[in-house]
Amino acid sequence: MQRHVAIAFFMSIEEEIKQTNFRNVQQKTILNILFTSNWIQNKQKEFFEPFGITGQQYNILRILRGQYPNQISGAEIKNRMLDKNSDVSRLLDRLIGKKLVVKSQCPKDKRASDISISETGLELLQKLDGAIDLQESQLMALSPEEASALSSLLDKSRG
Amino acid sequence: MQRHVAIAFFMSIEEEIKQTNFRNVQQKTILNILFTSNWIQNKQKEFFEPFGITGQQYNILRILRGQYPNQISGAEIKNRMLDKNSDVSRLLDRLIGKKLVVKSQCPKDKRASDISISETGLELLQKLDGAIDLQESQLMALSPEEASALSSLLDKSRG
DNA sequence: AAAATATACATGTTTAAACATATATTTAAA
DNA sequence: TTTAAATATATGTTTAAACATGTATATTTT
Repeated sequence: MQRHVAIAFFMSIEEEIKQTNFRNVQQKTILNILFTSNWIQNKQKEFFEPFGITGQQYNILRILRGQYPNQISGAEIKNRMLDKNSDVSRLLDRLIGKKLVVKSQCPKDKRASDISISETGLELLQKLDGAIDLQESQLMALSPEEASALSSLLDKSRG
Repeated sequence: MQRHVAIAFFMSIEEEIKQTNFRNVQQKTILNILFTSNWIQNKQKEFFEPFGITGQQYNILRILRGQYPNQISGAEIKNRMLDKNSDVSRLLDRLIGKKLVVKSQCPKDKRASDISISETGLELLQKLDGAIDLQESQLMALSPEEASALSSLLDKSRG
C-alpha cells in the first residue's frame, strides 16, 4: 500500500485581513464568510470577463437553463437568486440586449412576463460548462466530504 | 442530570434558492457561501442603518480602533479590508464628512496619509459594541466549536 | 359590482461601485 | 545624478446598485 501525503498551504483569515483579535469566534467566522465571498466573486469576475458576462448574469442564465424549456416570471427568478435585492428588471434588460435571454408578456397574467434562455444563451452556457467545473474545483479546494460539511454548517449558521 | 434538547429550524441552501440540482457538492458550497454572505450583509445593513453608517464603513472604523491611538495609511487600511477592491479614498471622505475619522499628511512620506479614528468615532463604536455582540450572536447561530470548524473550512477552501 | 388592496414589473433619481487615469513623491537603476 | 520605475492617493468617468415611485393588471373585500 502506498501512502499519499498532501501538503496544502493556505492563509488563515487572520493573515488575510491582518487581524488577530476578534471579539469572539462567531465574529471571526462572520468576517471569514464575507471575506471568502469577496474572494470567490473576484475570481469569478476574472473568469467570466472574457465571456462578456458578470457572475450575477451567469446566475440568471443558470436559473433559466434549469427551467428550460419552460418559462418563468421575473419574480420567480428573483426568488431563486443568490442576492434577493437584485434589480432583476434591468439585469434582464442587459441579458436581452446580449440576445442571451428572451422575454414575452405572460398571456395568463398580463402584468407578468415569460422569460426563458435563448439558443445563444444555451450555447454560451454549454461552452462554459467544462471550464466552470474546472474553475469551481479550483475555487473550492475541499474534498466532497469537507465541502458538504462546510455547506451544512453554513445552512445551520443562518438559524 | 437533566437533558436539554435544542430543536433548531433552518432552511437549507436548496430551499433558499429553490434549486436541487447542483453540478457537484463544491458548486453547491460556493453558492451557499455567496448566499450566506448576502444574507449577512442584508442583516448588517438593517442593523447599521439607524446609526447612519454602512457595513463597509463600520469595517474601517473597526480597523482603525484596532490601531488606536496609532495612525495608519490608506494603503494599510485597504490591506486589512474584507473587500480588497474597496475605494478607500472616497470611503474615508465619507467617514471624515461624518467626523468619525481624521486624516493628515504623513510627514515621513508626503504621498501617504495618517488616518485615525476620532473621539466621535470611538464613541459611536462604544455605543455599538453591546448591540453588535448581540447581533452577531444572532447572525451566527452556531456554538463556538461549530463556528470554529466553519471558519477553518473556509480558510482551507481558499487553498 | 365597486372600491380597496396587492402584485408584477418598469422607470426615475440618487448614491456608490468599478475602472482607468492623473499627480505627487519616493525608491531604484543607469 | 538624472532617469526610470514604483507607490500612495486623488479624481474623472462609466456603470450599476439602492431606493422610491409609477402603471397596469389581478385579487380581495364590502
